[in-house]
Amino acid sequence: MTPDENEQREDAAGRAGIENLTLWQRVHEHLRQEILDNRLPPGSELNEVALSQSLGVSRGPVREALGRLASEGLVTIRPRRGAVVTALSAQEFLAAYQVREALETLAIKLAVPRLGPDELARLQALVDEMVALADGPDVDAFFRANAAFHATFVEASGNAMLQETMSRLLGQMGRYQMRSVALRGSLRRSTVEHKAILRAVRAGDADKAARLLGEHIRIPQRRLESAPDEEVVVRNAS
Amino acid sequence: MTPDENEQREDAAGRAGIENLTLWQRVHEHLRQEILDNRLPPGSELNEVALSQSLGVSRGPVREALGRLASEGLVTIRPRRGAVVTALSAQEFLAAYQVREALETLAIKLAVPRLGPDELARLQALVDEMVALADGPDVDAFFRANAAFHATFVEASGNAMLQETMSRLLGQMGRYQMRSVALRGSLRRSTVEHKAILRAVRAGDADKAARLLGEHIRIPQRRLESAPDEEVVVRNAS
DNA sequence: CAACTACGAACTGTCGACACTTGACACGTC
DNA sequence: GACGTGTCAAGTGTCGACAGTTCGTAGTTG
Repeated sequence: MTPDENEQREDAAGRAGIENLTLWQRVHEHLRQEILDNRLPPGSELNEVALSQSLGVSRGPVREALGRLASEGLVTIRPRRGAVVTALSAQEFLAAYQVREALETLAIKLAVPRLGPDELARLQALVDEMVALADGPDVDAFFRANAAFHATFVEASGNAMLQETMSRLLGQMGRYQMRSVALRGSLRRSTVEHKAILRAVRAGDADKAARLLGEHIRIPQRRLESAPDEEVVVRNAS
Repeated sequence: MTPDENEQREDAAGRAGIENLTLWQRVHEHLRQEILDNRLPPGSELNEVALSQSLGVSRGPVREALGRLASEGLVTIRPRRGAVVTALSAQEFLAAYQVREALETLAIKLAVPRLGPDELARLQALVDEMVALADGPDVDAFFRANAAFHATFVEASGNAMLQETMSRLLGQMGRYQMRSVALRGSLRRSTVEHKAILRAVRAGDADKAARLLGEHIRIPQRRLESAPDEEVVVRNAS
């Protein structure tokens, strides 16, 4: 009502810095994080007026942000019926894994000849970190290191289109994670594979690295094929 | 792809109904076609008010449509400075080709075991059509048949995520085409490769088909690498 | 004559309001 | 009691308007 108030709200994820982002960009980022952190689990209905009131903006930016999220695949807009956080079926998730394998093997092939000492050191550090975390309680930290390991190749590929495509894909996949199925053993096995991949990378054998990476990615994929739908669950249910 | 108008709905439910499209969806489709047909060449500045007046709608739907186009990569929005039709540099185009190769080889690997008599007949018909068109004047028809040939594998892959990713990629690449560099000879050579691919597909040899397809896609890629930037030109520049 | 500054036009970002569609509930009929 | 119809609230789709910013231009000054 009163247009004079121009409050700068500090959200939980509020980072410092006077970013010159437009309003709908901030709303977009906010909702994106909420979805990726599973505070808005798949299936949640997103009400425009409720969101705009909750965020202290008008419906315009909210609408625009929802539109962007929709074309990123994070929400689904049913015309005149509102937006819903997209839920991936087990089948779609498996399909995404296949695409991911193709993209990541391409990434590592492109990246191997371009990796410098810095990147190699970073990869080694991440592998060491995962080794240390594999037996610990902080599974989330392990996943972060794992994601960073994989992301390094994509970034080093020097292919912007690949980076963007992967980013979009991971945005849709990142919210899900396999549970139950013997996570611990899987983690340790994962580190062994990471070591082998890094060895091939150091040797400059791009094809071997790509083959190893492909098999590495195919493991949860295979497990998924033989698992019922219920095995695909959200990660941070908190 | 039939050049029909805005009567398509991207609903997976696939119920053919009355055109219940919202305004911004029609604007989105319209602009998308304008860009893909190169009536809005890369670099064109898109003025919101001009567009809204030209299309007879208010700025709201136009804005929303531009937002969607932006996250599809077809236009770039410079904050507070308006939207521009995205222009791909030769380098970015090459990067896109690499991604395309990875995705299409995945597609054909997935598709080969799933192809039925109908699809095989369709592929054969398209190859025949390309053979007939290779020496003719209608280069555009050849490109359409070629695109349909490649699209068949993606559709038959049964992987929705792959279809969507490819569609997005082609949306960005489709506007460009190589010119000048001995198009005619290239066309005939292309048909030979298509025949070889189809032969491997018929034999059920998915790996061989994928290898051939990869090499097939890599040819313009290689030519692009050794060509100056000016070789990447818009297709329907008329 | 060049460069810096100030002004103005044009355009985007944002807002509040109105119209239409959708789904649900209650009422009446067979 | 089940089914069809009419009404109502909720919510999205769309619009016009205002404000802030950016770019271009003219004027001034060294």
